Amino acid sequence: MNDTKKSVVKRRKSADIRKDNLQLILTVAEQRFAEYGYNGTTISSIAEQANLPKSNILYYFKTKEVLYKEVLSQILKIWMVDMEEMTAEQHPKEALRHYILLKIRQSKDHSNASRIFASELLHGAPFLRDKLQTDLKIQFISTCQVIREWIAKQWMNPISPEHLLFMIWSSTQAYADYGLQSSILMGKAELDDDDFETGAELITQIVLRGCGIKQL
Amino acid sequence: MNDTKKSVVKRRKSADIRKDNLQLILTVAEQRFAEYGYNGTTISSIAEQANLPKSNILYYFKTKEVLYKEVLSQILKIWMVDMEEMTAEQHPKEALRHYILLKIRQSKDHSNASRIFASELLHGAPFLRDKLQTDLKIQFISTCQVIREWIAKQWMNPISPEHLLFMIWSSTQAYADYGLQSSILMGKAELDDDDFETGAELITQIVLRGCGIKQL
DNA sequence: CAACTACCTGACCACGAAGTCAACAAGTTA
DNA sequence: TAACTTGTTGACTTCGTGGTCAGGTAGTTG
Repeated sequence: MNDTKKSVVKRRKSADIRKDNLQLILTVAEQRFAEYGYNGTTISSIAEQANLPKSNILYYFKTKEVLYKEVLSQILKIWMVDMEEMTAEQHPKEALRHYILLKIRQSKDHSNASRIFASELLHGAPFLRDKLQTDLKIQFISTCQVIREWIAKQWMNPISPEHLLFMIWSSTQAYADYGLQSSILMGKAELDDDDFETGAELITQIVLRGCGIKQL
Repeated sequence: MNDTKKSVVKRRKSADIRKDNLQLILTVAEQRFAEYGYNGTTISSIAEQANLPKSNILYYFKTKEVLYKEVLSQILKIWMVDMEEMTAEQHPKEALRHYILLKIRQSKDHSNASRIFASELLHGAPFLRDKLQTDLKIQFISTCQVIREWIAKQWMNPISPEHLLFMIWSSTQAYADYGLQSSILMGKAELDDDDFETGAELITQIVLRGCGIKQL
């Protein structure tokens, strides 16, 4: 038993080494980029936190920019995936409630990714612009259409789907972006599970009522 | 006429020179910091855009950090000022509507300041933490109290004042922070006045209805 | 086990950015 | 106008950072 484990640890296959190191570097890089932004993050600091020499980072990722883009590329997927679930057949009561919950969870569980995404947008999305214009836009238009159908079915009041989505995005996203501010104002070290839950519940209530969606 | 103007231009008093240059530098710096963040902004680039030699910037602001803090110090004030207007005597219908409108206007008219503020929070508020813990927190608590009194008077449903404020902040703030994303998704170069107005109206409607505040 | 490939890393380089400085110019004041 | 303060600037220094490279070691494969 012990032997097997030891040999596994000591003699790793090249493929494993590669996989592990890539993963490690990406994880650490995500943390640093979220905390300090692209320009505020040095390769050395990533190396240090990953316990690898700087050259090793550069061995796996030719440049800092390549590494950053790699980190980013996962993020948009995460960010978009929940939106697909909403369909015109569902009742907005369930669909929106569910979506808001997922979004808040994302802010909690993928806080770093969320913050990198936010920072990217804040500074003009230099690396993400193309993807926004294509992938996200398609999804956005389609989801707006879903909301329009809900309105047509009189399941909710006639309001701008675009601005409604912006409102849901920003208020859920805030639990990642401004979590620190919130916790400071509420006098705690950081937001706890209850805060995320209360937030989700409040946003859901306000959005549903606000859109004139019957609740029972 | 021409003479007077010329002499004014040619022979400026020291005090004026100082005031003008400080203002110019601060304005340009705000733009750059908003666009590229603290680390992404170089003194040279500020100098270039202000049409001044780099040394001249350093003459007025000893270090980059001093300059940045100076820019920041104005921002929190701007950010807080509108909150003070809400009082327990006002009806939330008017008070919240007014507040949301002001906040959206702020996102439009002080977009750079808003974005710097957001970026600062996103990265852990290294320079702003103290002020948050004191000034903003006091105002925050007091405004939460106002909302609690509205609830006591049954002018609105019982909901968490803290999370309600977070929601209003984030959804209005978004028109500055994520204005670019929004415009891309809506297929325009940038948000126009109508978008800001529609946004303000939608947020107001949803918040008022969502809080169970009678409208008429 | 030999030849090969993939992984690893310290030493090094080039560059750009923050900040200093000394000399000068322009306004101020007695 | 002389002495002084305030503003202006290019040349320079220092330092951190991204990125290269050559020479290694560890796994792989015939």
